[in-house]
Amino acid sequence: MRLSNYFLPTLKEDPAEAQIVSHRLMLRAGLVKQASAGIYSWLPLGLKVLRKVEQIVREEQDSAGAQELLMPTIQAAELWQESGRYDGYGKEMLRIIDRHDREMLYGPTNEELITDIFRQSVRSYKDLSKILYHIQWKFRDEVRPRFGVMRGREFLMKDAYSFDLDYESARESYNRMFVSYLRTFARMGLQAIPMQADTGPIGGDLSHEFIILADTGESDVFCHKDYLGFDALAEVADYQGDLGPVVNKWTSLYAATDEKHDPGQAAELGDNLISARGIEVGHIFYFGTKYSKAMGATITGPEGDQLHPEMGSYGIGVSRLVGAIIEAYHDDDGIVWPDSVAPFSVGVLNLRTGDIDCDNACADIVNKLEAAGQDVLYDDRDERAGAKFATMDLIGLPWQAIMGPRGLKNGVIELKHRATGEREELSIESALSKLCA
RNA sequence: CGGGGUGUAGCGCAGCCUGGUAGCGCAUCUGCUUUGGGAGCAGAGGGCCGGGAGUUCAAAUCUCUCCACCCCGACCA
Repeated sequence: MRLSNYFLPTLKEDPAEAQIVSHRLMLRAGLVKQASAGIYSWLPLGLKVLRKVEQIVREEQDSAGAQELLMPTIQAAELWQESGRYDGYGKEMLRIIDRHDREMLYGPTNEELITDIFRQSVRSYKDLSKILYHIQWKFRDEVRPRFGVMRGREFLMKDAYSFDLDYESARESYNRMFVSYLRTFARMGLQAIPMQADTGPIGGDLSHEFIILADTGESDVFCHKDYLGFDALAEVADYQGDLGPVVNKWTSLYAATDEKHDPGQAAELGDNLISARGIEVGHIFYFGTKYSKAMGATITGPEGDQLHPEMGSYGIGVSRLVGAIIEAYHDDDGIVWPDSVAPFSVGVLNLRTGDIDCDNACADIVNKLEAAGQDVLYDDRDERAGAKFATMDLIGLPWQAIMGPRGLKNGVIELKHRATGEREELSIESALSKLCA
């Protein structure tokens, strides 16, 4: 992609409304644009990142045996009246009246809809267990949206729902999601800590929040410091096998959100206790038959009896993750994307656009990189070198190939690694092989 | 929902107290010079001063009102 032709409206100065670093950088790097309070447009560069995050979530859901579907954003009020939540949910739910005076709503979550789909389609215990998920926009009319995409009113969420015959089987579904969450966040470079959590209005008695420690987090959290050394990707994720040991390991140490915090128990940790702020990036619940009972979802069991399936629900804030990743990966110059979610893998900087040799050398390396499957952003703008360095640092691509007449005269270009700041001069060939490694 | 604050050019802001032809920096456009860390000079374009109502000879400025946005708290899959 040529930057001269790319829609990338970056800002030199900090927008006044953005208080936390991820919000500032998302606006400055041209990732998003605010449409109303808590509602954002995703611009091309931001959308690329959002899609990458989404894809990692999808791959890990699929590996764990969950199946993707897509439910609508707009739902009929009847289902919510059935579950009893239509009145209970309050003003956070955006209610809509259609032309036939029928009450509709913009879904804040999808338990009712998925339970309706399930009850109409599944009759036998032989069809269980099932985990269904979708990645869809949600709307919650928050009293006070803030921090950019971290607490938006409209946000992209992955929500999964499990249906099982009995408690033991439901626990296995819970464990699958638990492990897949560990892997999902780790693949994005995030150290997410599963913490005992309150179940809130969803109900149920088993719940974990996945928390990223960050000063700008909205929750007060407490955990054993050894969690910081845990490596989720080192865990073998064989979803056919027993996941109990992995879950046990990750829940063996103290970790709790504010609501579940037990000061007495925490005090026993002594110096090992971390008391910090955290960003909630995922939340999983087991809630038994709460919805299947309320909505009359039944299946025929092995004995021919009618049973309500045991359910759980599992959410990941996809759009929030983009902000959370930036909170974890940035420096004074801008964003520092982890490779797995970077919008482009390499930025090529032409330091002297208009110089034939320089233009040709850049075009050549861009072609070769793209032929090798790299996603390249080529800064061919008619700008001075300084502006190109600043832009590239701001948008945080993992690698910068810096090409100017000075180096090319000697047959070398400069490779800069954004995360470490290390630069080295290499021949074009060695630079190519390093970037494509 | 309680408390506080801000709306003036695409972005960041001054002007408001004390009413009198709307300004600065960046960005944009043109020209020349420059060219390895957000260039210099010269010129140009761009504003219902958030909306409405009022006071006044005269309102960005004073009054009332509505709206939007931000911050603190409460709330929050």
